[in-house]
Amino acid sequence: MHDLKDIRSKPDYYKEKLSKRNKELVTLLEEILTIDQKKREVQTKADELRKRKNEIASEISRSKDDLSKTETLKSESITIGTTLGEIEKNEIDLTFQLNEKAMWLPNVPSDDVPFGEDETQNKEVIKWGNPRTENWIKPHWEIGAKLNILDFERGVKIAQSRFTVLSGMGAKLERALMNFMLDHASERGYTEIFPPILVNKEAMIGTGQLPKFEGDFYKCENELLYLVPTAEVPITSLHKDEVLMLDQLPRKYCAYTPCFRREAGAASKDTRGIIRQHQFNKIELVKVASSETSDKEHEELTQDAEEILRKLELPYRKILLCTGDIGFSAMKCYDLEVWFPSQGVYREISSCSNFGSFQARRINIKYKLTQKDKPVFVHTINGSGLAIGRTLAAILENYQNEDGTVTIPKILRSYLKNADKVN
RNA sequence: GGAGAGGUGGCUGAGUGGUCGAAAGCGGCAUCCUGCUAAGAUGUUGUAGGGUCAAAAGCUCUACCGAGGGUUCGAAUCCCUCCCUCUCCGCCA
Repeated sequence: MHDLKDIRSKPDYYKEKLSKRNKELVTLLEEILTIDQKKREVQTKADELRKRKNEIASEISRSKDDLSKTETLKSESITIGTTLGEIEKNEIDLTFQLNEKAMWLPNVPSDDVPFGEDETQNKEVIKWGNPRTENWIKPHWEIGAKLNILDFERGVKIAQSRFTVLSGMGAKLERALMNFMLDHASERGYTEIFPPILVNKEAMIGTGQLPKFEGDFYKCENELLYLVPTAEVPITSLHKDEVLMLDQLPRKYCAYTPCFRREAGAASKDTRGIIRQHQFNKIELVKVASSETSDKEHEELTQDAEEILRKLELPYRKILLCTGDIGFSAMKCYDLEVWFPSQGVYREISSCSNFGSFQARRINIKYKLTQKDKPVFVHTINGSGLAIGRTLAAILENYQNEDGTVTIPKILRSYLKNADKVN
């Protein structure tokens, strides 16, 4: 959500920035400005009428004994009321339209985000590790099934496709990864949170999931609650409607939650394996920062996530997303992609974004320097640290041995009673 | 699930149809005072939107007493619907 006043004062800036994402957004912006203009006119008119009505009401109370005057005033008020009713209907309608449209306006990209139309024009920042290329390496779903740690058939039996059962060392590895990543984040000063996994609609709107992506999420039938698609939603909402003091910033949080996504529209993508599941586990890193430091905090958060891949010794690359590929709410975003030797590709395992004040304006989180300062919106930042299912899949491939066993990454062994191999 | 109570400004808490955006206290801010670990005095003190203005300040208008409707010239106050919180009972991991 943008500040309408700001858009009004420099429409060309917004047009230029938004057109870098998508040219059609310029049309949307122009529509918004037109409606805004009309709405303000109507509001002014309505305010005037309300003012007169208020005047009449107090005149009546002041001269109650003058019956004929009172009657005249009453009828004037009733006449105004009729006109006002029409105008108010219009006002409400325009306000609704305005909000509706403004909700669909994505964030403007930062100046240092490269221009590009789609993911092919993203920019590689760094590449780390030595990717394995042996052609005997099997995809994770084959090795996982063979080792009896990934059970796809039973996942479908219990739920439906894109649900998988982890068993034995699979389940233990998942849990070890969870603990390892949370410990890593805690060491770096993130406060661990275990939030509700069902959230209300306001939280979903606040972080930008709704209204644009309705249909991507699981919604309860009898309550207006959603299963979280990411811990970003509850964690960023922790400070909803709060004013924080500058010296309390940045706030750093980490959280484990399962994540639920309907993956509508991903019908033929990643149908095998555990890359794209309806339910997956993830550790999320979230920061609430001041506008002065958000850029630095974003870089550091990304590095905190990268460090996990380095500790696990998984080859990865860091991508700076271009204007056409950046997420709806983000102004700048790095993706971390881990190497999958069986397919010979890097796949996204973390997405670290700076949202500027975009989410904060929706959620209403502000900060101020001292008690007498006027509060301003915070900046929010988040990133996966990391998606656990994909990390497990990456381990099964990158740590695979020719005899069909999988070596356990050194950093995880202390979480697994020093086991060094899955066989 | 059953029974009851309640939702008012940063907080506590008055206010049951007319200068109520809302008493009072606390807190915050500003100034003053006093040499004694701190207190006192006075003033000030919400949010959002609009208009005016080059802009800021200022001035001004409107809205907001859980949300949405209704009654009325006029609603924090009356009526209806919904949401939420708390207490007790029951049930349950």
